[in-house]
Amino acid sequence: MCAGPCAELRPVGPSLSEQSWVVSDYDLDLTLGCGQVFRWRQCGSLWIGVVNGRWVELQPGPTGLRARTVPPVPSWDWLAEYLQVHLRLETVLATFPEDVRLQEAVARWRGLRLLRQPAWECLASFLLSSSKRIEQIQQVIERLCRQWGDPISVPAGHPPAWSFPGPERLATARERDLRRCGMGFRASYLIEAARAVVDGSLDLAALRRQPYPVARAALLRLKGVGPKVADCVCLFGLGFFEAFPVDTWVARVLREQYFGGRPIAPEKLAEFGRRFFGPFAGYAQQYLFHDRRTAGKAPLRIGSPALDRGS
DNA sequence: TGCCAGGCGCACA
DNA sequence: TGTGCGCATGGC
Repeated sequence: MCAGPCAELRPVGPSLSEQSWVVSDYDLDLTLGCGQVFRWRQCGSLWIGVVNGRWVELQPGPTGLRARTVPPVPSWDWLAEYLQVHLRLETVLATFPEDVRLQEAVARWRGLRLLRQPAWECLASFLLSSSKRIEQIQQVIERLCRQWGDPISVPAGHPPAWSFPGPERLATARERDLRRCGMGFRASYLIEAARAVVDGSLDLAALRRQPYPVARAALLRLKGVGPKVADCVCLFGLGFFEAFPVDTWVARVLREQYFGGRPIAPEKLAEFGRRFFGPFAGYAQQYLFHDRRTAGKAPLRIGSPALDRGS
């Protein structure tokens, strides 16, 4: 939520470019607030963030989504891709197994979508995420962008905003300077990853065209990238829907619900997740993650299509 | 003050 | 191959 009075931040309409998409089963609040992405701020019914170095305002509507940004905007493909507006959620849900635990989570949080984040931003963000709370990750990334990103155009009356710093910028940064953002021991990981991208030993764009195990293995070669971070990048940044990140919350729910509380190793849980939940296991993971993390905060939506399918 | 967080690397058994 | 600990930081 934004800190200031939202009414004062409303942009001057005619100066902004606007685009709408008709899309169903899309809950913007859930999608931007579920912990898969760290740079969006809610301001009433609006969400304000930065995508591909552009200031963006999003608003949910009765038939879909509306977006506004600072012109010129030759094409909106970049934002459509980011928001994944072309994906029918029903197609995803139809692949899920008849599993009570998952169907309950879907019923509670239907409309939660996965974004397709810029790969470098996704990798850098999740490198900084280890052993931190989501709120702390947001703070660190905000400081990182303020200090190392470039100022971008924002509408009149809005606070300044910065792009996410590219690998070229961070590859030459000093560790002690990065640590001032509050990232601690993760600073060296970030610098090494940036250097790998810059020197070409890690080609993130090429990884999109590789099979999931190949892309995952390439990410695992980076210092500071373990199975969980690699799967987050595969899922949120590279578009591998079969990736199944196992963090503390997902491990907890899997052990509780599927293994009788036994201490199964995270890698075994990831294998189970990919096999049991199918080609969109990553989507299932995000529903289980959000459901477990917000346990007890939302009632089941009685009559939800997910439950009506019978499970 | 202690615990824990969208983990990971490393030493050791 | 599995286990335990240290690593920075900040909120509760």
